[in-house]
Amino acid sequence: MLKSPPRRSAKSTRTVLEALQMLNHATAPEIMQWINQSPGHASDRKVSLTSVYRALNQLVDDLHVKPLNFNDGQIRYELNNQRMHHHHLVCSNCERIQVLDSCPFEHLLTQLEGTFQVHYHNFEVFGLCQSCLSN
Amino acid sequence: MLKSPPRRSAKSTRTVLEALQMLNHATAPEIMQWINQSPGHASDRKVSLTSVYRALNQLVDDLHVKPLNFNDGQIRYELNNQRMHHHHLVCSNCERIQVLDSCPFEHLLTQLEGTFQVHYHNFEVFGLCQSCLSN
DNA sequence: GCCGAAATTAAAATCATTTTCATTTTTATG
DNA sequence: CATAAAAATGAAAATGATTTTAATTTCGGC
Repeated sequence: MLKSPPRRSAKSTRTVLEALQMLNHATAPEIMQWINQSPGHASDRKVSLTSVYRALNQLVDDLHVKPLNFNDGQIRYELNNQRMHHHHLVCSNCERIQVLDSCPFEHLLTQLEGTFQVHYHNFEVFGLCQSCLSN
Repeated sequence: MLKSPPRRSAKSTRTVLEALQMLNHATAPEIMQWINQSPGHASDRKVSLTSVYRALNQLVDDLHVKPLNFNDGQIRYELNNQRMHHHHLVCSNCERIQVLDSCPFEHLLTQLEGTFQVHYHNFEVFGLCQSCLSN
């Protein structure tokens, strides 16, 4: 018979996914904090930063999560989810993030067909936000 | 009289720019190597990695260069140049890069006008390339 | 040639992320 | 339930890219 596929779905992985449903473009430490502070679920929580990193790598490999880069020296993570697909405007001055609902990618999908199997894509715009422009 | 503007345009900065005209999506160490090996210009070359990093930060601040991220743990750099504008397809398996000449950004520019002053944008597509799909 | 500002560098520091490894938890099975 | 093997976990150490520091060198103008 076939080797049963390695089953893998650690508790920490599920908890990190849970966190990512609440957090936008979060870093690993932020995710850990959210998990460990998250009241209500009380004591069976608490995860180490190591586990969070491990879970995130797993989730990225499995294409459930995608890493983002805002050029701030940290990796940020977000659900790789068609339903809530969006992109980011990153202000170089105040570092505030604006969410961009439109996705310029649709047009390309068809062009790429057969050439490249897309797992995820990142589109980040860097510049100055309105409020930094006026001040 | 007016203070003469700080003159700043170190040799290393110019040399790094020169290197970036030859190299695509290069890392700082790669740029240093290119500079220091570059024959012909012989002995007045040789730059330290420190200088390369400093020059790159300068150039990014001045919007002459933009940092790229291929999710490989290093920052890569490229000229921020309208004339040779392009994007990247990054294969998660073989890590080879394909250049994507079309830019899906044009449509958005108009939408953003007045909202956000764009300095540069990154658009990277991650997935599997043709050859990794067939093998 | 001398002076001071700016540029350069080597070495040390930083800091996010990964690895190691010993321990604990979960799972499969009798 | 008992048990053993496998997987998950976390603390501490290691890694590695980038930045900072502090000391030295280069260079333009006098």
